[in-house]
Amino acid sequence: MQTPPFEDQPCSVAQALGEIGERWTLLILREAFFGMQRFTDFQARLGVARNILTARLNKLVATGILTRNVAPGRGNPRFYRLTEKGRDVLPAFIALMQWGDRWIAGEAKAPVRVVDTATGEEIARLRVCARDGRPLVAREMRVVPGPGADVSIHRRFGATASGGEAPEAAFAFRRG
Amino acid sequence: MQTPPFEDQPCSVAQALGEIGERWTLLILREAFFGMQRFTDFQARLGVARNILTARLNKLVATGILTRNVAPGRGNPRFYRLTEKGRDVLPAFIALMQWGDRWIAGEAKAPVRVVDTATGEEIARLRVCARDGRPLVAREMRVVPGPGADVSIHRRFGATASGGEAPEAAFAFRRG
DNA sequence: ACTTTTTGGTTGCGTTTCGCAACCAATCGT
DNA sequence: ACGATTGGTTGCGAAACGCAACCAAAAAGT
Repeated sequence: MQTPPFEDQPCSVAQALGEIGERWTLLILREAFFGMQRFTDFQARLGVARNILTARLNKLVATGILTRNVAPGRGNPRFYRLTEKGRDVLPAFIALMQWGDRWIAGEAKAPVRVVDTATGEEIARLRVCARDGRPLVAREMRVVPGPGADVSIHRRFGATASGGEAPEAAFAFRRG
Repeated sequence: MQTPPFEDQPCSVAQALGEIGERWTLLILREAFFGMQRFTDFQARLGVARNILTARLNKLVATGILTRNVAPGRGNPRFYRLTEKGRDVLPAFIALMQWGDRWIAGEAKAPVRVVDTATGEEIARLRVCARDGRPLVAREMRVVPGPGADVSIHRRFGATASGGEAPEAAFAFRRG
């Protein structure tokens, strides 16, 4: 899923998709979140073709999202485990799950619930918040160049000092 | 990116990926978040092939993530706009962006920052929290069957009343 | 030692999707 | 009427995917 373009876009979402956006990859990580570690387990749970699974696992190891360890045993089974980088996909994963629950399955028909072990209550919906914890709606956010912004980003999102506001206010969804 | 399998999995992430997991789709939504509305704008910003863009936009309209409106003007320009369902992708989008910022670009080299317009401060990192707002780490969460769980989900995540715990505690990352 | 099983692949091949460039139709401005 | 603009569609070669068969290493079984 990455022939030439869009890996090199100055956008962390594009780069994230380059690492975990291919078909099956996020579902492999789902199984890893659920405790699966072995090639055979992933294959049986997902029904993914073996050559594809091999390619995905190799890439996930190469990008530092999983580690591979060989253990003694019948055919030297490999154990794939999440790294810190891999575990940190969880918020994005859960955000996606909550979106699917809400807009596809319907919340009343969610296949699984993630609950707080301490209370048994379902976890909260992930929200975008200010640093002080205030929930924010899209209209209250703005996109500005970051420390790694290139010229194109500055042109697009930079404070247009020379007269006027940015042409398109990011995250300010207009309705009419 | 959806020949036969994995759309029908009883998993909201799988279903979400079926709608927005194809190549380019999330980047089209990015441009929509940034205010783009027209076919030509998406095409120019992304560099995506026109036939692909057409297919993606049609699907996004069909799944209720975008709306298409024709306006008077030179060639009857179409305006693609986010629906509520589409706007609600933003948390997942930002979670993915923050992951990319942290683990690929490096936080000191993030291409863009999303700031709270009121304070100018960067927004908080998205976290998984309990309903009372307590931040949760993976070890403190558990996956249990939801209201729409089928037999396979119950077998996998159901409380094993008949002796013993669930064989693999989801989200309890083991290290050794 | 020899065979069998398990594990985790690899290889070939047909199908689908992607990417590119050329072509096209409707509409509005002039 | 004419030409520019918009938003496509079509055809074709390249890449990715999906399936099934084949394979090699290593440990268990005998």
